Order: sequence, then C-alpha cells, then structure tokens
Amino acid sequence: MSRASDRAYDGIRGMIISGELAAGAPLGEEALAERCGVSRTPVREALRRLEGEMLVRRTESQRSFVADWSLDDIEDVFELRGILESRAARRAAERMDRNALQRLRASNDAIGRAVAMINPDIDEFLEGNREFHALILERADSPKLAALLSSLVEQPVVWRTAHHYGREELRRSHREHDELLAAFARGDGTWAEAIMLGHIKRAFHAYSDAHRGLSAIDRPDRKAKAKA
Amino acid sequence: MSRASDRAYDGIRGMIISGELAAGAPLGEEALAERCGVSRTPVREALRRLEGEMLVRRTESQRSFVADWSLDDIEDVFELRGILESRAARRAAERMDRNALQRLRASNDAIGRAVAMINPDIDEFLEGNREFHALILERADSPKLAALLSSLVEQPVVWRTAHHYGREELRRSHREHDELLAAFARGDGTWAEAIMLGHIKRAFHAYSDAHRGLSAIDRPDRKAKAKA
DNA sequence: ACCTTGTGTATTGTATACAAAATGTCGAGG
DNA sequence: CCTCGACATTTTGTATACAATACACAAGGT
Repeated sequence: MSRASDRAYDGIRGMIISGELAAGAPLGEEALAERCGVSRTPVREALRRLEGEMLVRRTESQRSFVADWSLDDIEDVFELRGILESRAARRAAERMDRNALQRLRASNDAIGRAVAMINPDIDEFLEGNREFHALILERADSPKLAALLSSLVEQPVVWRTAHHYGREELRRSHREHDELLAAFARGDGTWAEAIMLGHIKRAFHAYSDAHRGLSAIDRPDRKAKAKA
Repeated sequence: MSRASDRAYDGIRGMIISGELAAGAPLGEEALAERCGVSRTPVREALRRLEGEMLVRRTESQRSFVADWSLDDIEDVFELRGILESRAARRAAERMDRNALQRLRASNDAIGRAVAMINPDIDEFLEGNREFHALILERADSPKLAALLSSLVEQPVVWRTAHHYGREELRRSHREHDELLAAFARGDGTWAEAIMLGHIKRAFHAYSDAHRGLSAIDRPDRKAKAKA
C-alpha cells in the first residue's frame, strides 16, 4: 500500500512486535493515528490487516486490542506452520532447480556465518532464516499456501523464539537447513517434508522450554545459555 | 461489521458468487459504492476483506478485479482444504461430546431430507453442509485453524460444485457425513481424519469432472444428471 | 513502424467532519 | 450497599472533499 497506510501498518506492527505495546493493550484509532503521524483512515486499514494476521484482536463491539496469545494458541500456530511449511518443503523439493538451490545455499551460508561467531548475530540469523523459508515458499509455487502462511509467520512469538536460542540451538537450526538442502538437491519431497516438520517442532519446543520451565520429561543437556 | 460495511461486503460478494460479476471484471470503488447504495469508505473495507478471502485480486497498482481461478488454483485450494479440514475433523473427534454430536446429527438429517427428494433442494443442502462443517470446526477448538479455513471455504467454486452434483453425488456426500458421525461417536480421530480427506477429494473431483471433460482414466458410471 | 513522452481523464489514497454506537459516570430508588 | 437507568464522554462508522497516482491515448521523435 501507499505511503501513509504503510507507515501506519509498519508503525503499529513494530510497536506490537517490539513489545512497546503490550499484549492486551487497547488500540484506539485516534491515538495510533497521532503516534504514526497519519489520519485515522490509513490506521483503520492497517488495523484490519493486522487483525487478519492475528496480531490484533477485535471485540464484538469493534474495539481493537493487541492480541494476547496463550501457550495453547502458540502451540496451535506452530502445529499449523508445521503442516503447511512441510507441504511447502515437499512441493519445493519436487520443483527444485539449480538456480533456486544455489540461492538457498547462499542464504544458509549467510546464516552459517551469523551463528559461527562467539556472539551470534541474532538479527542476521533472523533475516537469513526469513529469506530461506521465503525461498522455499516461492519454489513451492502455491499462491494459496503462501497466503495462508503469511498470516502465520513473523508473529512476535517467532521473533522472541530466536532470542531465546542459545548458540548451540542456532547452529542446530543451521544444520537442519543443510539437511533440507540435501533433500532439495535430490528432489526428495518426502524427506524434505519430514525434516521441515522436525525443524518447526524443535522451534516450538525451544520456545516452550524457554517460557514455562522445561518440558514434560525434563530437558536433556544444555550448554551455556545467557539469560538476556 | 456495521450496516453499510456489511451491505457492501454482502453485496459485492453476492455479485461475485452469483456470477453477476464475471471473473476478471474490474471492481471500481465508485461504481460498487453506487450499486450497493453506500459511500466508497465501506466499499474499500469490503474489498480488503474479499481480497483476504481471495475472491478479489489487486494489481500492484491497487486496482481491484474479480479473482479468476485456474484449475490448478482450484486444485491447490481443495488440497489445502483437505489438509486443514482433516485436521479439524481429527481434533473434533478427539474433543467430541454428546451435545455436539447431537447437533451434527440434526444437521446431517436436514441434509438427508434435502437430498432424499426427487428434485433435491440444493440451497438447503448447501446450508446444511455449511453448518455441518462449521460445527466440526467449532468442536476442533482451534481459532487459528478456523481463521485459515475461513479464507478457503465458501468460494464461488464451492457453490458451483454443489450445483454440478447429481442426486447420486449429493446422497453420497450425505453418507460420508454419516461415516464421519460414526468416527465422531467413537472419538476416533484418525478415522475421522481419513474420511474427511476422502470427502474433500471427492468434492474436488466432482468439480473437476464437471468442468474439463472427465478425469484421467475416464469416469465410472453416472446416472441422470440434469444440465441446469 | 516503434518507442518515448506528455497531457487529460479516471481511479485510488488520505484527511476531515459528522453520525452512530458503546462505555463510563453519577444519581435515584430499592 | 447494590442495581438500574439517564446522561456525558469516548470511540468507532460513514460520507465527502481533495490530493496523489495510474492509465489511455495522442503527438513527436528515432
């Protein structure tokens, strides 16, 4: 969309993802308009978009609030992402070509560099990760699947998950991408699907462990994990 | 939403589904506003909603058109519906209770009455069908899943599919719902999932057969099928 | 003949004013 | 002290005017 509408969307979205607007906080149109420096009209459009992406919840009386996610909600979304991204990986594997494979490798190499350091560059990891998954989705060549997934990824949850990753987990994610690349190189859709499912599952448990304390059976070894 | 916004939404949606606005037709805001008897503001909101539901496509320069679906697109959507509705059926089976089961039975009984006649009542069938699937989705108790599916069901395609159903196919659909009810009654999620997948697959092939001529291997027996 | 470029027209984007609706407040009655 | 209801305030919904942008078509250059 055009200037003002985008400004409102990016602005509000940023405030939500960064936590500047806490979960459950009321979103008055007038106030947001002022904070974003636009009128209410583009703010209203932005709110509808964000509602579609489930970042904003609306009451039956049409008032908007920052969506608050229970752990069950989050698990639900991760499961759906697992299903849909697995399907994307399978289709991508079946449609892979030399050029796309090369771009995927380049993307994962960038991730590798970001996580190889003593202090991994989380933002660079996130950017590489986003690009890697976007490339897969592009290769999957299913506009409807892409539309569904776009309302699921990039939640604040995803952002925060990575920040709870330790260096070991970041590197594991990088290695799982390598596995995916192997499956893609062989055009093995079933393999790619299986790896992607595990990849998403691991991401959920990393998040889940970091929030409520540990998982059901207690967690296996973990190395150093700084708190911040 | 409120009066005018709903009127615009319902109006435009109806025009698209009924075919009054053909696929690919341009959707000027001014013209739609006049036809719906409201101003451009609620029309714009309706168009954004319909875009989210993939009934309307927007060019990069923000002009709106009635979405035109290739057969590949339609297959894609049916596959996604298969995946997601299967999951809904499994979750619903795992969470079924006496009351919900009873409402599902009542709903399918209504479908049974609609298709038992010599000239089946398609509209009643559609309404019952919609309710049946909605009840399952409600029982699945996954708001995110419901949100995803809401952008997939009720396409013009779905509507037209039923109108291509012959009496035999309508009754088959009714029987498949009965199978689902059996799986629900036993709380057997895997069973319910399998039946639902087949149910959606059959719906796709019914549509597909009716449009391009028949399927790959040629189609098995078909009884009387009136053209209109 | 084709591509560029400029201008007029149609369409969409934004701001603002006003209408409708909801929420909160305060007081009367129980 | 609580409940209910009228009123004041806040918030959202709609219409409209105007600004910005895209499109179509024609004129000119290559």
